[in-house]
Amino acid sequence: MPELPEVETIINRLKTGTQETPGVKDQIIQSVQVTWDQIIAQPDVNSFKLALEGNKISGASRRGKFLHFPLTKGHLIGHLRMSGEMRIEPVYSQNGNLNPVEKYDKVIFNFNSSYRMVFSNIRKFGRMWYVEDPQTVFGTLGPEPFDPELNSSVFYHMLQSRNRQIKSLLMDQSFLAGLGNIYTNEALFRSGIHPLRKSDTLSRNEATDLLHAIQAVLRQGIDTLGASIDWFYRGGGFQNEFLVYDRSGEACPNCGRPIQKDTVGQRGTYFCPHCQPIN
DNA sequence: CATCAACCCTGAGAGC
DNA sequence: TGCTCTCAGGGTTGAT
Repeated sequence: MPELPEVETIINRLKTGTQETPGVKDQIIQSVQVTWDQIIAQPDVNSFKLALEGNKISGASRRGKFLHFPLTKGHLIGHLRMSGEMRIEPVYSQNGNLNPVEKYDKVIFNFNSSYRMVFSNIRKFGRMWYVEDPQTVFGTLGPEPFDPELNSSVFYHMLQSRNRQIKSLLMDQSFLAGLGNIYTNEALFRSGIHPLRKSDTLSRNEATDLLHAIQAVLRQGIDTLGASIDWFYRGGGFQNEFLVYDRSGEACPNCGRPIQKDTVGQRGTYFCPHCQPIN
């Protein structure tokens, strides 16, 4: 994580601003500072700065787990990966001193207002792009979980067309965009499906239940402003509503038997062997 | 096509 | 208190 609900929360805040800070819309980028070159995925750092300086941000939206900022010319795209945040803050404190760049701040966009947008990333896994066409980054992504065209019939056929462990498939962004480990574990539990089931063995009813569980758990995450299980993102409440994630050995909220933890696709996987039978 | 290991990184938490 | 060790996480890459 951050997964879809956390990114959605961040985007919403960037769009509307806060009591202390404005939103990003119509902010003009005056200068760009990069403190860790590898954060810039495309193009090279100098071209990235050159393309952005003087450019105006025309909005903010989310695609999968990506942050998308359309500009007057071209597009700025970011991915927080493990431990990132994107925030807007005043350049100067109230007593007129320059607010220092923090230890983990990797890319700083100085606006020609008195604010700046900061891409912070503890583990340096996050990435940013400047591209003419957003499809060069988004092109391989699967559908959005809330896409109205993604109905249970379409989802069933998507599952039928592959023969993969359902947990790994759901986390594959080219299959479906936005799910990470937390919400995948929760959605599988809530639909009673074992993480190791092969995707093409799910029945139509199971596919329907799974899609609805995915949408419900993501909605719940968005409504609670995301999960704050780590030090990089605070303010969310979904961590209090986990039914299985990070609860190995605890009682299943459904049947009371202990929740089990396994590794599936190199990821910690939490489930109830009784409520999610392998069949 | 599916699976898996390694890699990129840092801080938290456990064990000593 | 402070050291060392393991682990977590999203996504890419390369091997099988």
